[in-house]
Amino acid sequence: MSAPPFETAFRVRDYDLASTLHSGQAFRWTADGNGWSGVVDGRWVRLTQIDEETLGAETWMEPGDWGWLRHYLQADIDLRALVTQFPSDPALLEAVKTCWGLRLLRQDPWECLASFLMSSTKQIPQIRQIVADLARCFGTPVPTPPGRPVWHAFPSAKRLSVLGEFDLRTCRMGFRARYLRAAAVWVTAGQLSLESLHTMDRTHARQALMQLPGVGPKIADCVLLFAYGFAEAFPVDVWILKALREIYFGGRAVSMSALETFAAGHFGPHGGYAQQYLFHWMRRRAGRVTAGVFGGMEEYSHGH
DNA sequence: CCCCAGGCAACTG
DNA sequence: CAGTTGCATGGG
Repeated sequence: MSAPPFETAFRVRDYDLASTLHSGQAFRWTADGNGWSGVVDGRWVRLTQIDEETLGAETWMEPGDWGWLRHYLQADIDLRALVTQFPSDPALLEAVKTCWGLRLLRQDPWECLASFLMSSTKQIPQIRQIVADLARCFGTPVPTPPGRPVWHAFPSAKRLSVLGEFDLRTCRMGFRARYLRAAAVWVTAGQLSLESLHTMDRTHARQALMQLPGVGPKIADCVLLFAYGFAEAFPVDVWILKALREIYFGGRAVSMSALETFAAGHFGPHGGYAQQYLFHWMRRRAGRVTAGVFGGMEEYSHGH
């Protein structure tokens, strides 16, 4: 068996790594030189965008065939084919052009659920801070190259289930501690089987998640989209609410049920991708994030 | 001091 | 039912 460092390269098309890793779907990626460090599948990983057609990856543990990382990155998704299934909609096309290369990741269900339980009335930098504290305090250390900061795996449900709310609150999550503890206990006890959601349809999987205290429609949809790959899931948060109201309802107040009906009918089978583009576009316009490698200058043209 | 944050649950009318 | 309010904590 070979020794670290382990490195590989992924051939990609239309993949903007920076936008993807900072789009508010995953919370642990940290700028590291010309790349980003994080933990995937219990391994420390550093990712770089070598050029528009190549992503670089290095780790310090035996990586096998790298399938775990390819799966996480969803690098085989044909983005150009996917967006041709979007509705012919000026605002959406503008978002797609501006944020071209933005992707959906495929995250671990437990980490995704726990992270989004931390998200209610928190800004993304604060969610990142809570998740980082959780990993540092309760996660298992993972091998990293000498001279680098120590990285920890995200703590398992079993590990968190034995903690009290007081312990969890040391990570500054406030009232969310009760929700996180309940989720950890339920998942550990098998009262909610995260594995079984893979075999359910979206409606039933959503119902199962919403049994958990602290999981409403928005957080459930985030988990369905970011961890289980339900492509139609369309999380409606404050940014998307504002976007849909401005773009499609002339700024008028709209009920949540009306929005859900509209979104399901308008955005089609890849509503989740449409949502991610609208979300990122709104945040970029508000100056919360900056443009990625394609800089919004791509020659993207729509198929209609 | 104010207000708000990738929401949700509990409480009103 | 729909609409409002409290919630921990941090930052502008």
